[in-house]
Parts: sequence; structure tokens; C-alpha cells
Amino acid sequence: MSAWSITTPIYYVNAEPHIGHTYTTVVADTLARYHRLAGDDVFCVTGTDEHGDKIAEVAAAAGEDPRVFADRISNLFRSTWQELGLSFDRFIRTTDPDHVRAVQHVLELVHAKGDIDFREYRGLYCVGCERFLTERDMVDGLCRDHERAPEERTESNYFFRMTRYFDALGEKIEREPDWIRPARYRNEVLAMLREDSGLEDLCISRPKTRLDWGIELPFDPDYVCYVWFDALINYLAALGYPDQPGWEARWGGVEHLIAKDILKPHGVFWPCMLMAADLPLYQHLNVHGYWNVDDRKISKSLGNMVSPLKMRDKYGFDAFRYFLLRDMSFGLDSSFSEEALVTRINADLANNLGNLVSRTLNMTARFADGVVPEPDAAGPLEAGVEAAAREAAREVATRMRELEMHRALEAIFRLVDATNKYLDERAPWKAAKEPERAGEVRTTLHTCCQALRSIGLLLSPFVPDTAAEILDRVGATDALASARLPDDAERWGAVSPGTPTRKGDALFPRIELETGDA
RNA sequence: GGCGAUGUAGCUCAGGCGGUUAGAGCGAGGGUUUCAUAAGCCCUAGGUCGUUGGUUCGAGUCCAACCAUCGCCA
Repeated sequence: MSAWSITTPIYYVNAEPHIGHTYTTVVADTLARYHRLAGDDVFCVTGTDEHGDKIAEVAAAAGEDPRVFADRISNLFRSTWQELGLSFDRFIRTTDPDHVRAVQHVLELVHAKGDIDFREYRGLYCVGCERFLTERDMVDGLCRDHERAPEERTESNYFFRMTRYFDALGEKIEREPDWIRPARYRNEVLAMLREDSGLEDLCISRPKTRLDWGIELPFDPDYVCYVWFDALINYLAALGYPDQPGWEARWGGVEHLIAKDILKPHGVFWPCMLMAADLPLYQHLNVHGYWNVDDRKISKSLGNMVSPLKMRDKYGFDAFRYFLLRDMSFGLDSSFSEEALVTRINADLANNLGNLVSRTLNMTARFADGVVPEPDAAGPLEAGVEAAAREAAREVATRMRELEMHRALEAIFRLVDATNKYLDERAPWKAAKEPERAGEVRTTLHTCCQALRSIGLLLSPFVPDTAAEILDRVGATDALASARLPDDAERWGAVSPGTPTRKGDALFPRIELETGDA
């Protein structure tokens, strides 16, 4: 038994949950479910990031207290995940008192160590934006947004001296090639650490005169903590750092899941912060790509945000999460469209899986009195199905270690295919017409029930409701309670003859593509 | 402008330690079957492996340049 702490980013409360948030959260949920079924000790965390100027601005514009605004959006995230059946051991908010304490604790540690210093700097400040501009923000010397000249201004802030840790971090990454994965992102982080990348010490504060919606610095009440020294520490706080029992064990097995847009904070800032605080580094940083929608980037202005609740209402959440997990190669960008979703549902879930369940249980009802039949001796065809189950179980275990969920699902569906093919080869609907072949019919249906049990177990982390339904229909209702993956999915003979089965309705009815209006 | 990634059948992608006829799934076409959700099963894809040049007996597979897309940085 090993400890797995699985984290999603804490989502910034300036947007409602969309397909991007949903994907990361579904991956976390799937990993957590898989490891629970593997008998591991799992702690799964998500939450919301609520401080910073964007929230202060939006709240002010609405004439609202930022706290009230943040409460509303944070609750929206929490209730969305709950409604979708994505469960977590902790939903953390950066406004939670224990998070605030953890942030201040780390700040004190790092400050005492001498890794935080106070610096004065000059820059071009836009009064409209209320911030310093970079070259990128300007066109012809004017602020891009406000079309006015910024003024030179001096400000003092606290800086985290993270460049001190770049060498040590680089060595860590060289030493452990899969620490940041997939490899493409590891390379990017290495590039960031090179001297010519321009990456410097990190500004971690804002004067309260400019922003007061944040966590106060423990060593200077005139400043609040800015962005990453606040947000990243949620990962520690959620596990109980610094004073709740058990946090260290959980921290020992942390798997971070992020999208590629926040690679730098997680691949560079965060490990440097942990080293500065003399804390162990996370197990892996797992980085995935973006979802495009109808081949375009997700954006508010395009209105193509894809609400997970709407997808659930229209197609069922298992179908939606199956698509997300099956169609994205972890690490690469992928494209969502309802057409692609429907295609996937029909091909995999309706035709292959759903239909296999239908035909198996229908024949069990017709030819075996609706109970799992007593088999005769197994022949080579039966051995083939058993071997397919074994292969699927093992490949799923391998793929899950690498976070290649699309490959894991491919492997499971090879078992589904093998079972469909087996059924055709045995053709029990023909054998049933010949009384002397009754034993063969029983053996065949018994084997299919066995296969469905394996399929249900393996599928459970990915499409939990569907998997539970399949197991229930083949009389393996209790299988999940005592299951241990992957071994249990390849254990043959676990379905007891005589157990009642249930035919049920179509698991995934085929969907006809609608012609126009949406 | 610098660094990096990607570019393989209509679509999504495998292969990429150089070597027999370049693979899978989906979609499409044909066949077969009827237990099943007009599902399953069987057969069929002849794709200059982005372009051009090089290394080699031999290159999607190595090297260079270029083009396209994307990301990071400036």
C-alpha cells in the first residue's frame, strides 16, 4: 500500500467551470478511484484561488465585497464537482484560515532563511491598469489597453531569491527524467532554468495601498502576498501542513496535475519554494495540454466554454468523461466537438460495450434462466478471453502509472472486442437450438459474464456509474467493495454460477446526430 | 528575433535504438450473421511518412536548411 495525494490546481474564481477545469478534475478523480481500487491510501484535493487584483477589480465593479464574490464562484466550483460525482478529501480555498496560516508559516521560514529580500525598483506604471507594464503591454510607448503614456514610478517590494536554487533544481530534473512529465514539459522547464532565459528572482508582494485583497506578509503588515507564494502553498495546506498529523506521509506521495499554462510556477517557482523551506519536493508534476473547442481556443468572447453540467444533462456524465479521458493523449492538445463526442459514444460505448452487455444478458435470460450458468470445462476459446482479460488488467496498471489514460481505455476496449468476437465464434444462439450443446451454451455465457465482471472492474475508475451498473447486472454487485486492481480483474471464476442477472435497458442508446440547431 | 515542440491514410494518433510489402481505431465501401442498441463478426484504405538537400549499401526513423502550426522567452 502506498500513499497517493492527487491535486488539481486551485481554480481562479474569475471564470465558471468549463471543459478545461473539468478535464483536470476528472483525471484527478479517475486516478484517485484507480488507486483506491488498487488498495492505495489516497488523498485527493481541489479548490479555488481567490486573491489578487483581478478578483478585487471584478468585485469592486459589481459593488461587492471580494469575499462575497469569491464565495459565490467558489461554491459554484464545489457544487459543480459534487453534482458530477467528483469527490474530494479536501476542497481548499485560499481564503481558508488554515491556508492563510500555512502561507504565513512558509513565508516566515523562507524569510528567516534569508531568501526573501526587499528591493526598490523603477518601472513604467499605468494608472489605468494600476500596475507596472512590460514591453508587451505597450504600443508606441502607450499602454495597449488605455492608450495613454505610463509614468515612471518607483516601488518597493519583497522578492523571493529563487535563482539560488536553479542549479539544484536543474540537477534534480536531470537526475529524474520523469519527474516532470511528459518529457516535452521537462525540456521546457530546463530551458527556463538556463541563464539566458531571463528568469529572475520572483516578486512576491504588493503594497496594500495598491492591493489589499490578499494574505498579509507576517514580517511586514503594509504588504500582502502576491500570487504564487499564496496559491501554490495550498498543496501543503490541504494536506494539513504545518501542524495537522499525517501531512508528511501524504506529502510524500504528491502527484500534481496541471495544464501547460501554469508550467513555470509549478516546474520552477514551486520546487524552489519547497527547497527554500527545506521541504521535500513533490513526486511528479503531470502536465496536460489544452482542449480546443470546435478547433478554436476556449474563450469567453467566443462563448465556447462547454459547461460540464450541460454535457451531463445532454449526454450523461459518464459519456462525457469517457470522451475526455479517451480522446486526449495526456500532454498533448486535443479538440472537443459535440460531433466527436457523439461519434465516440456511438462507436465505443453503444456499439461495442453497451451492445455486448445487451446481447450477453439477453441470452443469459433466454438460454440460462437469467442466472450466471454453470460452465463445462473451458476450451481454447475460453482461455483466449481469459488471457485477454489478463492482458487488459496488466496494461491498465502500466498505463495508469504513466498517466496514459487513453491507452488504458484502449486496452480495456480490446477486451470488449475480444469478448464480442468470442461470442460470435461460439454463436450460442445457434448452439441453443441443439439440446446436446447445452453445456457449450452455458460455458459461453458464463465466460461472457466473467469478462463483463473484469470489464466492469477495469472500467470503474473511468466511468464509475456505468461500471457499477454492469457489475450489478451480472450479479457482481459487491465486486467493487472488495476489489483489488489489477489482480482482481484478471481473476477468473469470480462470478458464481446461479447468481441472478438483470437484462436492463440499453446502457448507452445510440445517438443520432442532430442536423442543425443546438 | 531566440529556444523548443509538432507536421505519418478523410479524421485522431502509433511507430520513431536506420533494414523484409509503413500500423491501429474511427469514418467510408463490400460481405456475413441475427443473440443484440440496423449493433457484432470478416474483408477492403495503396497514404511522395511537411519540403529540399545530405550521411549511409539502405532513412518516416540520423544531419542541415526551409515551410506550416503551436508553446515558452525576448
